[in-house]
Amino acid sequence: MKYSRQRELIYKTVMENPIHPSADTVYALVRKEQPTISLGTVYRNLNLLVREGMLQKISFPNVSDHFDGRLEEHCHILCQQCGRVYDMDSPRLDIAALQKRPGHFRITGCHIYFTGICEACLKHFNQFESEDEFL
Amino acid sequence: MKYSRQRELIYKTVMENPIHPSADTVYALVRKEQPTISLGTVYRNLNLLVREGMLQKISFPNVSDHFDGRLEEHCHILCQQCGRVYDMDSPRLDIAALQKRPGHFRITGCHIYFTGICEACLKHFNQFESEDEFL
DNA sequence: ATTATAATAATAATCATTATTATTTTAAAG
DNA sequence: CTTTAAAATAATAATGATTATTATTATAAT
Repeated sequence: MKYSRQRELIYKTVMENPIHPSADTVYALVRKEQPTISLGTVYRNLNLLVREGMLQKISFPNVSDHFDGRLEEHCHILCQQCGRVYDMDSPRLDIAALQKRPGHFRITGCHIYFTGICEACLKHFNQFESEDEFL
Repeated sequence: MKYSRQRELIYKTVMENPIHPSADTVYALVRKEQPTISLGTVYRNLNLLVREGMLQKISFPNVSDHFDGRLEEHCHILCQQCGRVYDMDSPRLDIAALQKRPGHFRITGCHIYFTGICEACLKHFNQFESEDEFL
């Protein structure tokens, strides 16, 4: 893997942001420092970094994927009002004790997603804000 | 909500299939009984049934959404080999005890997704099969 | 400095999903 | 039974997110 300024910026952007940005948001943020970067480069590098195990990809229904630089086991919660994704500490899960359905599965990952309304949105004044506020 | 043969077929198809079919798979299955049905009708009705609480939508990274007619709390596991989605019984989760991150969240849902390799794929002979086998 | 490799920007293409619209079904009222 | 209004459909176009292509540029090893 050869160095590139673009990849470094993309990685730094995801690591330093608390919002688990979507590819689009990463694009908007990185463009401030590197206005010529292209969206394809953002997608390619995000996926590359996920494949290399340096980031993880988060999928919720009906919203585009988000990216997270925190690698330890933890969960995420999507605010249904503003669409932001937050971290949550993991509940204790006894995976060994899980009853599996169709025979034997080799489990390779566990992802716990919550949905809800975040504190900001509960506080009535920010009903319709979104990730954009972080740009 | 007015009756339609198409919606009944779509609903029956999801309910009777153990594979949590994607919209595309529902389309292929329903077309056998109603060859003139259109893909838009399938999407519209699946989403309608989700909104009405009769089905749930399942999202994993990198694969299209799947639909499930089983409504009680349970988890899902995606086979990374064949792409099928299976049911799993829920591990016990003490949601009340969860430490929340940014202040107070109103939690409205919890979705636990596993990834792994299913029994069929572990048995070496079906490395590359997919949902299509169920059509 | 030269050169092979990998990465990029720009753009086109794809895939999943949603919207539009003219036509057909449904079901309720006369 | 017809008539009629509302809702649903099929067909198709449009959108949005993501991936692929390609010619050019940057990286890093020789």
